[in-house]
Order: sequence, then C-alpha cells, then structure tokens
Amino acid sequence: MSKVELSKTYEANKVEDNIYKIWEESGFFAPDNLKKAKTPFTIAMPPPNVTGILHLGHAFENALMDIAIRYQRMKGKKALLIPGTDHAAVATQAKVEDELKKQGIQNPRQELGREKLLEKIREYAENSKAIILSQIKKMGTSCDWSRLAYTFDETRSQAVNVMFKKMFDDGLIYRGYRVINWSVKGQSTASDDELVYIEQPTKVYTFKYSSDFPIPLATTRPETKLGDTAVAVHPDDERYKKYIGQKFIVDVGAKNLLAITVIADKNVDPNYGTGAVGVTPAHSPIDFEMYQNNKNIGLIQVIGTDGKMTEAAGPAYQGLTALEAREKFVDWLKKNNLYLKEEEIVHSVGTSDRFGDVVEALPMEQWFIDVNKPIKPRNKSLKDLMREAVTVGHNGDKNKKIIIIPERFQKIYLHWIDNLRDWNISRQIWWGHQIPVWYCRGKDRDKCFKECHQPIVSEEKPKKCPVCGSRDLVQDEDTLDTWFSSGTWTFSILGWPKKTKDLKNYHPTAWMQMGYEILFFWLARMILMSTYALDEIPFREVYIHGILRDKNGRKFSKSTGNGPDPLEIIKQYGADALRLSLIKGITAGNDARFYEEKVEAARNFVNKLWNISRFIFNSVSEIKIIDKAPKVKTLADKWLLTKLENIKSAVETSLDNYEFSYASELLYNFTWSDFADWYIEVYKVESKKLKGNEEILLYTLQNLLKLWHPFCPFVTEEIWHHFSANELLMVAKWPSAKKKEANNNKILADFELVKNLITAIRNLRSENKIEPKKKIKVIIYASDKIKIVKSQAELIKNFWTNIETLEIKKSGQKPANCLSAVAGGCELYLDLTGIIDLEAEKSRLIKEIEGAEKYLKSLEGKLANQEFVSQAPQAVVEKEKEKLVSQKVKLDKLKNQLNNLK
RNA sequence: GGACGAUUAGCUCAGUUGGUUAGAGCGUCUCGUUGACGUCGAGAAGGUCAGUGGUUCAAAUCCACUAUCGUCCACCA
Repeated sequence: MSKVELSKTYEANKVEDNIYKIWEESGFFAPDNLKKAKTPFTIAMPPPNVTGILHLGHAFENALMDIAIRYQRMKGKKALLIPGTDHAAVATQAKVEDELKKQGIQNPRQELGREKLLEKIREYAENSKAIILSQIKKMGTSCDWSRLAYTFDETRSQAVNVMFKKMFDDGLIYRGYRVINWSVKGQSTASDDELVYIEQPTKVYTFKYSSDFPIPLATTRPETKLGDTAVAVHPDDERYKKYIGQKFIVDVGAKNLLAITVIADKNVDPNYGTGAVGVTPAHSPIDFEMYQNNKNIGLIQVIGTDGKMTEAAGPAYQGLTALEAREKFVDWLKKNNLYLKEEEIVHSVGTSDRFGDVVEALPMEQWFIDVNKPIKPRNKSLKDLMREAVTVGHNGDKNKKIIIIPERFQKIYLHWIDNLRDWNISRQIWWGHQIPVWYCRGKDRDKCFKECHQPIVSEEKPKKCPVCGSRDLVQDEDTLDTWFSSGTWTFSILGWPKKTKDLKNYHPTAWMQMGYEILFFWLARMILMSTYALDEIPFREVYIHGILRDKNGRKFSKSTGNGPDPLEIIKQYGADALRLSLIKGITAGNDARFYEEKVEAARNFVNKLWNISRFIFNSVSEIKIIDKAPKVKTLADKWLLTKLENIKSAVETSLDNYEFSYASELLYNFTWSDFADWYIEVYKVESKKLKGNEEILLYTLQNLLKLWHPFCPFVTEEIWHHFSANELLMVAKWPSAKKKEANNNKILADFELVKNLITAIRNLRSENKIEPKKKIKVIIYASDKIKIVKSQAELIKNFWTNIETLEIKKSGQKPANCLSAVAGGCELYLDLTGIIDLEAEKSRLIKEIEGAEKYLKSLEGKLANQEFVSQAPQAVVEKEKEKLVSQKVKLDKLKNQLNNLK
C-alpha cells in the first residue's frame, strides 16, 4: 500500500461507528461464517435488565466478554457471544409503576388494570431494549446479533413453560401453604434471596400473656403475639419441663381467648432470654415449621396482605397498622401488669430489594420448587445436582466440573446451598411469565383447585379440563420469579426445548462471567436448570468479578449521582480507552475503583499506539504485511524480537487464565517502554548510518496490533486497514510465540548492558545539571564486556547522550576531574573539567557506595551461612555468588572513583 | 455468632508455585522541543510490604494471633 498520512492524534469518535458497521457487515460475529474454525467457544451474555440504560458495570462486563471472545476468535475458535436482554419481572414493573406514580397515577394496578399496565411496561421495556443494544454496539462488543435473545420472547417463554411442566411432572414443583416474604408495597411475594437486610434499632419487650401464665416471653413484635398459639421450650429445661404438653387459655384482650400449648423444641436455647419462645405460626417462618410438626397448636393470621391487622386479631385491633397495634397491645400489657421490661437492641430486618419496604412474614399458598426431593431415576435432589457440578463434576464426571474463578467463591456457593430452602417461584406482579397452570370452572382459583384436586399444568393452554371436561379454564394469575427464566439462559438462547443444531454445537458454553452479587440468584439457578433438564453443565468456567466503585470506594448509584454514563465517556475518550480503563487493575473476585484519570491514561496510551503507527508509516518506504520474522541486523533488533516473543507467550498465558489486567500491563510496558521509548529511538539513531530495518518496525507493529486487538478493537482495526484493505484484523490469526532460542538470555543481557550505560550517562548529565546542548567526552573501561560495548559505540554516542568523543578500553588509568559511574560491570568517566560541581558529585558517590556496601554485606552474610549454602538449591546459591562477585567489583570501582575525585 | 476478602510509595493497584537491592500508572520535583506523539521525552525523590509471634537456609509471599476496613451468611425469643 502506498504512503498514508495519519492525523496527529487519534480521533476515536470519528471512526468507531463506521468500524463497528464494517465488522457487523462482515458476518464474522456469527461463528457460522468463521469457515476454518472448528472448536466452539461460546459465551452467553448475562442479559441486562430492561429497566433502563446501561451503566458502567455493564460496560465492564462487555469489556471482559469481548476481550475473551475476540481472543478466542483470533485463535481460530468458532467464537460465539450471544447477546440478549432480560425482562426482569419485578424490577421492571416496580420501575414503571414508580414512573407512573410520578406522572400522577397513584395506584397504577387499580387505575389501569392488567392489560393496560402491561402495555405500558412493554412499551418501556422495548424502549430500554433498543437503547441497551445500541450501547452494547458502542462498546465494540462483537456479539452475534442474528442470535439475539430476550427472556420474554417466544422461544424463551416456551422454554419456561416446558421447564415448569417437566419439574411439575417430576414432583419438584408444588403448590404449598407456607409462610412467605410479602412486600405490602409491591403486593407480591419475594424469595429469601431477594431480601436485603438492614440494621434497625428496636425494642425487645418482655411480658407475660396473663398473670397466671408461668413462662415470661420476649418479642420485638408484640402485635403478632395476638396470633400466638404455642410456647416452645427446650425439652430438658428443668424450669419449664413440667408444662410441656399443657394447654393454657389466656386472655390478651382481643376477640377470642388464646389457647397456648407448651411444646418442646430442641432449637430453643434455654440460656438465651427467658429461655422460652412464643410461637406465632402465621408470622414467622421458623414458628411455621414448629407448627408443621405440631399441627394441633393451630395457626392464627393476624396481619393481612395490606399490612393491617385482620379480623382474627379482634375488633379492637382490626384495621390498625402493625405499628398502631403494637402500641395498643403494649399499653394493654402495662395496664394489666403483664409488662416486665423493655430493652433497646439493633436487629436486622429483611426488606424487598425492589420495592424497598420491610417485608411481612405471611402464610400463603404459593408455588415452590422442592430442592431436597430426590428426582426419580437419578435419585439425586436439585441440591445434590447443584453441589456435584462444582465439586466432583456433573454425574461424577470430572470433565464436567464447573471451574469457579477465583476458587474461594466455590465455598461461598456451597455454603449457600446448605442453607437453601424451597424456592418460592410465584409472584403476584403482572410483568413476567404467567404460570402455565390452568384451573377449571369459575374464577376462584383456590376453590377450583380443591374441587378438581389438581391444577392443569400444560405448556400451552389446554382445551378442557382432563378431570371434569369443562372448557371454562382460567390461567393462574401469578407470574414466575424472573430467575426462573434466566436459569434457562445458557440453553434457551440456543433454541431449547427444540433439539437445535446450535444446542448441539454450542452447549455447554465455555465461559461465563458475572458479578458476585448475583452468584446465588443466577449461578446457582443456571446450574440447577441445566443439570436437571439437559443433564449437562451450563458452562465450563465461571469468572466472578467484583463491583466497580468510585475513587472513594463508594458504590456507584443513582441516588448519590456518582455514576458516570459510559456513553459520555466514550464520546469524550473513545470506547477503546474506556475498555482499557475498566480492566486496568482488576483481579477476579475483587472490587475495583474507577475514575476519570484512569480513562485519561488509557486514552493517552491509545494515542501512543496511534502515533507509533504514524511514525512507522512515515518512516518506511512501503507499508506492507510482514508475515515472517524479519532478518535481524543489530543487537537492538535481536533484543526487540526476542522480547516480543517473550511477551507473546506471557500474554497468551495470562489470557488463557483470564488475567485481563496483567495481560494488558505486559503489553502496555512492552509497547510504550521497550518498543517506543527504546527500540524506535534506537532505530532513529541507527537508521542514519546503518540502513534501518523497516521490516522489524512493520513486523512488530503488526504483532502488537493483533495482540492489542481484543483490548482495543477499534484503534487497532483502524490502523490495520492501512496494511490490508481486505483482511479484517478481528479475524487475523493470533500471533502465538515461537519456541525459545537458546541464546535468548544472552541477547537480553547484552542489550540491558547497553541500556544501563546509556541510562548512567543520562543520569550523570541530569544529576549534575549539565546543559543538554553541552557536548561531553566519555571514557568506558569495559573489561570483559569490551566486545559488546565497542559494537554498540555508535548507539551509546548518539542516543540522547550528546557525546563528542567516546573512548572504549578494557581498562586504564583513572582520568582526573571526571564524573564517574559504574554500570553493567563497566567503569564510566565523563570528562568535564571545570564544569562540574565536585561536592555534589562526591556526595552522590558516597550515597551510592553506602548502598552498595549494604547490599554487599547482605550477600556476604547469606553466603557465609552454611545452612543456606548446603540447603538452598544449587542454582540459587550460584546466582548469589555471581551477585557477590560483581557487587565487589562494583564497589571497588566506585571507591576508586571517589578517591579519584579528591 | 460464622465465614470470606483487603491492608505494599501521597493516590489507585501489581507482585503468579517462598529465592528482586519490592514494581507500575497517576501525582510530586528537576530538566528538555531531538525526524511520531506535550494525550510527549530524559532524570530523580518517595516504601522497616498493618502489628506481633512462628515455620524455613530464605517470608510482602506460608502458619497463628491482634488491629482496622469491607462483604456475605445465619440469628435476632
């Protein structure tokens, strides 16, 4: 290709959209068009919620996934990144209801009705979806748009229904009457995982039901005591043992007298509080369990779904809010001398993660997934399946073991499973997959359920009731927990339940990434669904990342307004800079901080890469692709190519281990320091006299563009098109390292020596404030390094050192009135009669001698230690011996130089 | 109450299986316009690796305890 002129700085926003278009039109985002590729590598994109636009966290995830997928594509895999969005059930409905309220619709559900509200939500979701998809493109994410999925589209909805029926038929899904978490504000249940616990100061009240009741009790919620039906004590508690089994009738000033049975429960701690627990089966999950073991004690629901006291609480309390009822009941206790004491404590209460209110524990009929029941032919429970997949491997097959990165999250995950209770999957909100269950005759779901003795579970609406033949069927009004559908994600996006080619080719997926905050919600559910329904793990590796925080370590959130908009950053700095800044400094599982200076630094780097290319394009006679490593001429050439091979191998290893930050750092240092600051500057010097080796510049640049491409796809592709109008960089072959040559270390060491000499000279100049324009005379006594130093004389003389005459000898007399230094085993003298500040130079030398002596002492100490010499590996000892010798020489030289100065 | 993580230069972080005189970027100081880049270049200053004890020939790295910060889980009668 002929000469090109690049602009002085890289202007990202002028080229990015166009490049993305070219990629998209190339078809290479779809693995089907990667003809030579064979092995699949699939990533299922965690679908962003359609609750609004993407934030920095999404940008971060996009960067991770795109680096991974572009790397694998270049390595010749059938790389597939499937994009999608999540309808996010309760999150989206809550969001839209909030907005409607702001618009003056106080009670959206009642005022609009089901169909109209759903229409509003759908509108909102579609709008969010469109914005989200365009944002993903802005990030440069190379996903296959032809396979775009949505958790609420037809295919995914069918997957949900089929899954529900399968689980129901296997007896894993059941409808049960249980105490659940109820959000009064959202008028819906929430699963245990959807609660956010917050600390709250509360009073603990100690009281008695009545004057003749023998056991005092304590509670933080006196109003629920109106629904107590038992008192639990430890079976061996000597104080209360005699009452076990007795029934007391107490008058708590409510409608009816309460019948309180004293029961034994081993979980009651006799040493805690009063040693007895008032049992409120209707308003505590734990008490409900006691009730299930002692059904005869009865259950009284005193709080309703509206958060107010029910009729069962008695006419004096009915209709009061829980707080009002609490005050009233405490008053009553006081008046009747049943009140013993109160104490201030801090305890945590569960709030709804989406609606924000403190949830009530209420007994209700809901759909549950049984996680402990053995599944028929396998004789394993869902819990077993979830455990197995990350420990011994699915079905005990160690090739089907999910690797969790970093490892420590495996423990957290397993611990969570141990505590897992049956999963409540039904929600009373409207936005979501309606439960695929129908009831016949009439609209009263509970009544029909009882009459036909079974609900009709079906993937599609049944024509008639198989029991009674009625055609009057109503679908269950509840919707499914959003995680029920996202659990199917890795395979529903590939077409399941149909037996598609995609499913066969691309499942299990290769790699999944997610934040630790959704570990329980999502990781666990995907494993559950996949191992259960497909008899296969959903992915082979899962990379857990932390969350992004601001410079002060605070979470980004809308309320504090500290969350930058990714699109704004892209506009200002470019997508490549954003991507680089997001992965800089991150390690698996740990939180990371994000701030503008990071993006600025990344933008500067992108510009550096651009300018390296600009220089090269201006310097070479022809811009062409160099496939094979070019012939080397100088030491610098050898050094650069050797280092390049080392970097390639290190980067590949890091990327294989998903060490994104480390990989980019390796490349960053090589590109900026080794290539730009050293090699290109050397090239400028050497190309004057020797004919500079253009091919090495081109070859190295091409390698770097490929290596950088996964990280900064836009700028690298933009530069690359000057090399090849036909081949896209995104499908260029990944430059793997060649085998190491034997003399590599010598090459590296030789050039390091030259670097050290040059740096030492620059240092002397700078430290002694020698004017940059002042030419100097330099003498180097190189002893055994004479050959290599002599060969690099031109370089040393001209490389930012401004040397007039350079004398290189094996050894010789110490010249008078000189600046001196020791570098790379050589003595260095700078003849500057009359110009230098002798005192400053002396103190500099003294300081250096002190350092050298200290080091020498530590080396001598080490080697004098018999145990070290005898026990440490031979190689380590040899290394220390070498160090000692060279350090001695160095110290001698430094001392000579100091004497010489006097 | 249980578990996990963090603690390294002024700031943000690396430090891969124990063997470096502990590194980088940003910031700071001093210079500088040399054929790409001032979104640049050269040089420098700055750390007893939170503390204490232990294992080891050798510890930022392994172990124990302590402190501070953070996160999760459980409990909350």
